[in-house]
Amino acid sequence: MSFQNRKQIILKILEERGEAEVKDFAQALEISEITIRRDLQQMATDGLLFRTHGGAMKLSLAQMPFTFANKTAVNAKEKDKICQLAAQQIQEGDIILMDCGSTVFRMCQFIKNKRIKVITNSLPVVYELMNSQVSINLIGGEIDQERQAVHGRIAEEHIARYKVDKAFLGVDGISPENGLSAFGENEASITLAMAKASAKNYFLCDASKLGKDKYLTFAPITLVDVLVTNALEKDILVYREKGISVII
Amino acid sequence: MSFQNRKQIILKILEERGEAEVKDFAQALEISEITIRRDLQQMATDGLLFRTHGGAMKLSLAQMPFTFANKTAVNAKEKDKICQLAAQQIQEGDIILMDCGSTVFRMCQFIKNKRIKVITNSLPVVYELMNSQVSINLIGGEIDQERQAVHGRIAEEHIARYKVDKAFLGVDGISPENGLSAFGENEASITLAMAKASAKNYFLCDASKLGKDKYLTFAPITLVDVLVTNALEKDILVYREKGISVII
DNA sequence: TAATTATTGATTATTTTTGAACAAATTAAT
DNA sequence: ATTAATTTGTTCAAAAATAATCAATAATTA
Repeated sequence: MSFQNRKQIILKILEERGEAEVKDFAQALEISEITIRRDLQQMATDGLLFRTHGGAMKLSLAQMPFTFANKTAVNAKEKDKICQLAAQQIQEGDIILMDCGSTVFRMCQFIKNKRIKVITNSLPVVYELMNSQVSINLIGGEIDQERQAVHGRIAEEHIARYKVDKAFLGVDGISPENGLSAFGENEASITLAMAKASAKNYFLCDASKLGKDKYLTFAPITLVDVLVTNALEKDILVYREKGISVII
Repeated sequence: MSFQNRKQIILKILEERGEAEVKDFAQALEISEITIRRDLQQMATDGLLFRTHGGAMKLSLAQMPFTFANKTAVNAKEKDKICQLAAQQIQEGDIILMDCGSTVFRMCQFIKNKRIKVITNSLPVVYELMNSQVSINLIGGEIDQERQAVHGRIAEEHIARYKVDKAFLGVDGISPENGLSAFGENEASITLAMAKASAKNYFLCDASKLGKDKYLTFAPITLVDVLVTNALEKDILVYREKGISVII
């Protein structure tokens, strides 16, 4: 078995388990530990994985090329729960839109093995879904290097050409009175464009965003078809009354 | 059995199994291992497969996520020289197209600090130019996971909306008689679309591609405005006679 | 038909890869 | 803080694969 071959299997193992020890690799590949170490060392310098004492980690979240390093730490578990709920709403064969928010990004891990098509403007999402079952359609246009996503008029026109089943979107603030709000104009208009192109709009909002209005309010609450959140029952009653179905 | 014949069978075996050892090929073709090695070497330089120690792999399997041209690339140094020459043709403020070939990818390192705009369908290029001076426009459409690039009708329409100064393109084969050729239909049509959108077309071809015709010939040699190569003077005379300016 | 060229196979030398042994460094535990 | 256990880095040797060289065979050309 060649080095290139092992390289693949090592990456595959890391993709599945996130991290593993030298022993694990050695057993899985039926090869000596010293060789595994050499492989890991080279792959680490090639930037394919992160070397730890006694093993290796997937280059994820912490140091991936495309990443939400600063954001992901906060409420990671809560967000993951929301994402899992959201992912359950997806059927095989669906065509969905995903935006470039950090919450939506965390859905990737739960949809990797579904046979669906994802349309997105988020480079981290693309990176995460690369080499998975998912077929990807990337929205074209100017790249916003800070947000690691595609924005602008061209992008919105691109979105307008599609009509999809479901859109999974994030916002920076949501309130029953003023509707949806965001920190920037770019995010707002992309979110709007996606919502228009989709039959059913799912908004992923952790409790900290509920009842808040941020910099720019850009859409009425009626844009929301389904609200996926981890808030308490009592806090979401207002939304239910407005005809929004809420998943907790 | 001729070389052409073996070539086909070798490719077929790789297509089925993904990878194989020299022994396997030798047995399947009932020929000595040394001959297989010679075949594999030539096919590797032709870009038909990836040579490993002890055997060969399908090209797509050998590509690692977003790093397909790091250190393992064939002819890395030669390609780098070509790329450096090509990069010198770029002025500050230029708007350029870059395609998804491995040669063109290596241009990134030489243009990182230029203030230009790059329009591309290649995800590795995007990743490489992220967090640089360069402003990026990503072409939208369906993602081809094997090539790590955007392809398809939507992508071509996106390209058609732009008009740029220069396009930097790669091909799999180029000959004075039959023009440009590629391994696949997708690459061919994207290359054509890019060439049409550009005022001046630079083609980056190392010597191994000159005078070769590959699977699909898709454009006359007149599409080439400038040929950037590392070939010998005597081999490029034919191109100069056709009115193509050549940079060595 | 003879001469030349290209292809193939065999042999040898070189390089690459792998594994083992031991010293140095790092982590964990007392 | 010190010791014990792991892990890693380094060096070396064996095995495998490759490259280089040369002879033999087949194909081509004059």
